[in-house]
Amino acid sequence: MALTSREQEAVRASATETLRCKRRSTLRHEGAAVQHIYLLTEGWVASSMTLKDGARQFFKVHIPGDVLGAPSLANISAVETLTAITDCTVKCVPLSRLADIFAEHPRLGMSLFLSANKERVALMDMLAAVGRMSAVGRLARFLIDLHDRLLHAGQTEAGWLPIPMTQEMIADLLGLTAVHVNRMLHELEGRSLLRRHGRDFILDLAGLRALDMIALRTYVQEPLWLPSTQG
Amino acid sequence: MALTSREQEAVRASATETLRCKRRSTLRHEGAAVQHIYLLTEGWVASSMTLKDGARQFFKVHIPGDVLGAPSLANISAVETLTAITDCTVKCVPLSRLADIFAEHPRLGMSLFLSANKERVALMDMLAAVGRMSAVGRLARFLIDLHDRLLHAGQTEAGWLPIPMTQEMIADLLGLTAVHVNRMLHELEGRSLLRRHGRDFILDLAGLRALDMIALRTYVQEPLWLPSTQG
DNA sequence: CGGGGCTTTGATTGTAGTCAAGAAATGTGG
DNA sequence: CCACATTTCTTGACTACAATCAAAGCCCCG
Repeated sequence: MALTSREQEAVRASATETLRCKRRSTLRHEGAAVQHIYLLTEGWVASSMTLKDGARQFFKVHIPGDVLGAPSLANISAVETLTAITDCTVKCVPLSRLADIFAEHPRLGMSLFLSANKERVALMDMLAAVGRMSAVGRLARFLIDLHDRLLHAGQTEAGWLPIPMTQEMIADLLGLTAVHVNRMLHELEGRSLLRRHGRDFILDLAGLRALDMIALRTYVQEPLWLPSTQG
Repeated sequence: MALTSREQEAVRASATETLRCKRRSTLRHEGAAVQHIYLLTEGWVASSMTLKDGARQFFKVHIPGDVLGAPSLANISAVETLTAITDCTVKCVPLSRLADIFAEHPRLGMSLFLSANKERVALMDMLAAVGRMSAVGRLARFLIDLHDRLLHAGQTEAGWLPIPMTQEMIADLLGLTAVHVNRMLHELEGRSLLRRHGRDFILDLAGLRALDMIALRTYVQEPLWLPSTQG
């Protein structure tokens, strides 16, 4: 949803610090104290969790514009680890500023609430995919989803998808093993739904989309029930 | 977090309608227009999604006190189906009231935001369980989680868990088949971690908890960064 | 040009899915 | 309250998708 210039200014002002992170470094480790939420401005970051037996589950590949770290807001210690997939830049917003935002910019508060709920839908879709779709299907879905988000953010061209991730990371995102991800990639290539040049992928969008069993999501631009932008 | 009496009053006042639902009836079907969020006051409700191939994935078993339908707030049409597991009662809050809440009761807005984020953590835990835990582990985790939530809500006694669900529903929640859920239930019984009387379960809490690979979550009661209850 | 991480491939295993049928429980109408 | 119909549960036999184990090749990167 569109923000007023006053609201945009409030967002800018709320960040106290800009952090640069090297590829593969950890921005915040699970278990750490929850002190900020982050706004990703450059590069990619993955959020993940490690189980007691050492297994790892990634939740999302975040791209510029995404808010990071919000899920842990109500927790005593952070639930997710934030790892830089590429070199990246984030703005840190201390929790104390959050209360100000809700008090002084109700529409901004609502927009945070709405975006948290969009992320819930993304997690629900992921859960449905991991719980109920085949390995190829999940992989196809991952490629399409990331591609579409990058395209929407103007970070790539249609059909073109660079993935600076190892196959093991993709496996930990989809609930598979690295070996099986490798086989499914070859499977998609065999069906001509995919061509690879190193870690750059060329996608047959329509073909891959046909493998996705989950409905496309459409979001309201400017919810009717919101007070007008004048507010 | 604790609400002021003024805030509690605002919550009460925002519900326009009270709905009663029969067991197995659908409160809201996915694809329907998004017009309300709901407050569950009595009975159990499950949220789920149906894939294009007809497969079903449940996301959560909701108990009294839970907010329903919020994930779809930013969507044009509802993402999740809400199905009554038992006869139940919900209060409907029309979307127009939401803006008022954020404008007039910033702390209430924040509390909605925090609760959405807690639900994100619950979904992340579910995703990690389905993606990275064995079938027995997932089943044990489900039993413990539901038990603990009911206990916390004063709806059951320690070790005692009534589940008015078919094994097929449990399967659709855990990403398994009904047949395999049945086998895993017998497996747990064989290990004396569980006894059953129809759909009432008696749990060996410690034993089941040991099978859960996901960390216990601890939530802040009254976040320090929130303005005081005076506000 | 050497080495470590990443990818690829093959062989084998195992967990969970599928199919099917009978038993038990639940629900319904008389 | 009983008889019948329909779900739901249970069990067995078989299948298959994905995991595991292992080794070789590739490709950056220093």
